[in-house]
Amino acid sequence: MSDKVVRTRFAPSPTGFMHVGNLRTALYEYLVARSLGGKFILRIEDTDQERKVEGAVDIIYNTMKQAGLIHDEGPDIGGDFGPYVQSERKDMYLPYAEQLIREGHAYRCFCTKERLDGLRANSDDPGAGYDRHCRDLPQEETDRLMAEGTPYVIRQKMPLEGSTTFEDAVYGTITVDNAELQDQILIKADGFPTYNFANVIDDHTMNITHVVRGSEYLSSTPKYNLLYEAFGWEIPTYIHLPLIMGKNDDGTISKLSKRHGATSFEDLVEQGFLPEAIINYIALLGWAPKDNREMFTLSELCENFSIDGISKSPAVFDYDKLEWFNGEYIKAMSTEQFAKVAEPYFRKALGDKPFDHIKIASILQQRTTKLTDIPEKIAFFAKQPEYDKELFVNKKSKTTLENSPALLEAGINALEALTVWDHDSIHDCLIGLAQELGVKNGTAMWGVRIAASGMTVTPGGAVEILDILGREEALKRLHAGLEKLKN
RNA sequence: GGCCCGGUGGUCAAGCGGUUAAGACACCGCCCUUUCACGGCGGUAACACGAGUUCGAUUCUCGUCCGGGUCACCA
Repeated sequence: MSDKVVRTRFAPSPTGFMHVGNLRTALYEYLVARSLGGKFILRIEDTDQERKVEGAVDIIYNTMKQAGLIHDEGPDIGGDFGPYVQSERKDMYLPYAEQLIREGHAYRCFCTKERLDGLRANSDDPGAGYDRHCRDLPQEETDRLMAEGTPYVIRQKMPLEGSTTFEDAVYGTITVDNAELQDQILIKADGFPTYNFANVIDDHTMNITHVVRGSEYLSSTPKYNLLYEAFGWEIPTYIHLPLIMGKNDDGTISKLSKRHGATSFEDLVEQGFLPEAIINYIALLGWAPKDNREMFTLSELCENFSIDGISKSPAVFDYDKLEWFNGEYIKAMSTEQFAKVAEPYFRKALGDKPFDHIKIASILQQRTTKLTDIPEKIAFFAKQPEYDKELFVNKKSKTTLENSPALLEAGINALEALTVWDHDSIHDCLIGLAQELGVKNGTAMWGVRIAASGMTVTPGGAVEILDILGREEALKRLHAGLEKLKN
């Protein structure tokens, strides 16, 4: 096995969105392949015809692309092991199932869905399953039913006794009693293979060496292995991943799902998170490097990833930490880059108003953790909100309703005398004013910033805001503020 | 319910027989500062429980408890 090229695959079903759990699985599959110099394959598992969703495959492509998880083979780019869409491979599964029947590892089952439902309904055992009714049908009976055209499925014939053991790269040795194993369906009545069966056939025929998937498959892995053994195929290396959990409102924890908020990649991006930050964060949900490092680009992850760093216990998805990562990525950008990704949000708040986006970006960048927070922070540039004159009162800056009018008026006079309206001259002007008046910078600036913005908390200080607003609008607002104070 | 897996601060997570049990997020405080942030410094906070093995257990074994997963003609 060591001489074989490592091949992993991401095998999503087209459901219409990319759950972060799936994305994390895809990421680890990618990392296992890349860190071992192998290939990463994309395969679409659309065997459930009833659940087909239009356009869902495109969402998968887009997400993978945005996340930077580039596959080496797949439906869109081909490869030596195609087709890469299961519905297009439909015809190859049945012969394998029939081979299993011939060799005594599978059988045809003619039971109706109703009969099966009744079986479950009439049992008080939640774990009750199929009663193996057709497992030992006489050949003549089978022949007769087939001749009559009775619909049937093909089931795997599980050993009734003994146990099956396998090795998992993260969970170690796992043993399950064969008696626990159901005679699972391999081929459905519609002729399509079940997920479990198609998986084994595809993984083998595509030479997949490492099967990476969520730990919810841990207890069904013996079924897979029994199939591999029946065919005489080499069993792949299993790498089961700990689940990603979500915190419920009542404080309990359960598998991450819609009720926990944004749980798909698209949702997260829409909420203002950067793909790079999402990837960095989820890489650390269930894996840790040898050192303390937390910041990783995708290629750095490839260099540092190792299977033995994968943990066994479930991890709770923490939006706070994701937000921190997002802020770090935003801060690491150049101002121009930030202005670019923030542009849609700038437009949302400012419309076509001719503000200098680069200047706005520069005061916003250090205090932005989520892109979606931007509009509300800068909306005041386009339209000043109504505000109460109480905002002029600030203890720390030593401003009161009594001293503010004079302070603001002095500021207006000084500013109006300015011949050049830019950051430095405004700055020097106001600092000079504070010195002249013998007050702290904060005392001189507070009222100016309030009047210019109408808010106590703003991105940037009085100087930056005045500069961005422009002379005319800025002075207009300051005068209006002064009027407000006098009334 | 049967079976499988897991259990270090609120969260992520180092540790892999002997440590003052790292670090990050969050939270709190201080500093910086024209607001808020950013940044800097500091702080609160953890080995689920009980046996056993051992000179010595967070680390190994067993039991208990708790949590999760799984038992489909879904993937």
